[in-house]
Amino acid sequence: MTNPVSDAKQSISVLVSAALNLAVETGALPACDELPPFVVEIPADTSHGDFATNAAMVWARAFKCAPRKVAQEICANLKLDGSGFDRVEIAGPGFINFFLGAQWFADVVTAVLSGGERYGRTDFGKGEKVQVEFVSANPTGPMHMGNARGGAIGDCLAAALDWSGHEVTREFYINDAGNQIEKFGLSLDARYLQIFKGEEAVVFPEDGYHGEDIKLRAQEFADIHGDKFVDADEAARKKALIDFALPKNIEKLQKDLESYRISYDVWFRESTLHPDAINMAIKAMRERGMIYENEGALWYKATENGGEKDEVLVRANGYPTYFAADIAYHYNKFAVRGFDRVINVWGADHHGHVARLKGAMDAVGLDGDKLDIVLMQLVRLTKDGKPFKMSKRTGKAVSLTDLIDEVPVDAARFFFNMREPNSSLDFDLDLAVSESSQNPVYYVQYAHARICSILRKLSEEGITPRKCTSEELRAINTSEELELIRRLARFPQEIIDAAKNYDPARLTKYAIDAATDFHKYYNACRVKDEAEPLMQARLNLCIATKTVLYNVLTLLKITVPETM
RNA sequence: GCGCCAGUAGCUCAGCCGGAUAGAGCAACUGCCUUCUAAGCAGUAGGCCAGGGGUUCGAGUCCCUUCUGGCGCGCCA
Repeated sequence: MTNPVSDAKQSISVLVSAALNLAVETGALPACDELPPFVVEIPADTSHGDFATNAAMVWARAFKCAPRKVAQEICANLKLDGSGFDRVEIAGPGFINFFLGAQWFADVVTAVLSGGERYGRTDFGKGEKVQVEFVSANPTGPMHMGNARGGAIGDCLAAALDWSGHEVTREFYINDAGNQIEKFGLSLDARYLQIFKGEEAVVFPEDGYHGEDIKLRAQEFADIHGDKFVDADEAARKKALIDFALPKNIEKLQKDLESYRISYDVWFRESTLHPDAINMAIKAMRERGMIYENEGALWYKATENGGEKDEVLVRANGYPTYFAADIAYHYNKFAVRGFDRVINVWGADHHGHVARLKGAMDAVGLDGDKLDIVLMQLVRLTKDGKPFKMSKRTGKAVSLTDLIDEVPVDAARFFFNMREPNSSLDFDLDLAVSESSQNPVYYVQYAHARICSILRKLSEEGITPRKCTSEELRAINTSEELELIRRLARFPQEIIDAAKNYDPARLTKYAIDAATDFHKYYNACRVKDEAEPLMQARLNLCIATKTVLYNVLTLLKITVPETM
């Protein structure tokens, strides 16, 4: 549960506040009622210290005193004994830079080693019950690249939340009801009839699903039942087709996601909301005066919750809209299942739905602010240097299955998490397929394999790692070593930041940075053949690095090879 | 037309509630393997942070505006 970065920042805050009080007491600085908050940050350049604070600069105005002068008074009153910091210096316009002592670095290595597979975990979230709903692809066809990205992002975001002390539920919402299932049935029906009557004789519905998978399902159905449904009642035929194809499609979704290393805690079926839960949600809205009727349809006064226009909940034909079901679904998440917070990962093309759904939560008497939507820009797929259009309708979509047939799951999961969700992603199929060895994921895995190799080589010589004393660990002092240890120290906070900002891309970036720091260390320092105490200290650092690389890759559900 | 998101090196992107000299990878060029994995490391080169205003000690970061690109504005989901 250690978090060296957060601890150090906290400690500096306390030190600076104490120094401020002392300076005011002695009259070195004037007393002020309200002082603006200061920040402690990690400077980009380590020559500016391990940590730095802008306290003197933000306080300068209140004290009517030059920033550097304020900094001098603060520093004069700092009590660094036992703080882990060796020294401070005043720099630039008035920064106070803090330099860590050797003991701190030794302690980080010890903390990583004793944390082991749990190093990186914190209780930051304090057990908050958070649900992450992601992918939720329509079971009417195969998953596309957007689903693939959403899967990688959602799963890793959920992992970051888990590691940072939240109680996480991963959920998939199965749209197994409503209009799209109706269209699914019509499409299957047309394909089925086409098998026996010919393609020209049966008109395929304009807005139907044109994918090959529909033809395939119709054919499978025909293989079993022959033409006995051709002359049957249309409704009965459609129902038979849906009852046959839908479970197969859902099973395929589950299988595909499993091979993509995503396992859900809950598979929630939209059909279970019809009609009771939907009616209950509408009732809740009606009781708050948010419902009215017009032209035979039931409307929700969305304009009263910030919407641009009112929304239909029940169509004139009596069928509820997708929106009505979605309100009922989210009502269920909060009111029935009691999640403290709900995060949905959606494609950016759904952004118009965000404010609407949040507003609707308020309309049913819940709190829309507890619903967060991670909008994910869609994936731009390219092949041969040209855009490769993906569409369920054209039937030429590159599906998630196609993708992981060609690209290793490791690479796909890592690649989709290399950019923050709200930034569009170019996925070069050729690069991912043919030059996968250039993928950064291998760079990270290679660092781990290198460490394992060192351990193997030493083991062949009968050398086994042992616990080092603080004294021995303090002998680690080259700039490459200290840089690496700083990186290891940041891991828990990186996970927290990824969870806080809903941005798992921070973790792939961290993994790359950690690998870089190790590769630099590897080139600068030898482990084998050094004097025993130093060799063991470096071995400890190697194992600590291995631990962090293992943890970050495991969190991302990427394999951690021992040889490459 | 209105709304959301974006615009940083040739390409793809980082840049941590405003901080110090704007970073990394790929591509280009130059070096480093008889010693723990060269899938690596070191170095060179590459910039009007889209343009213009403003806020302040200080702006890639905040505000206004213009331009460019992506997406959305259904009794679709």
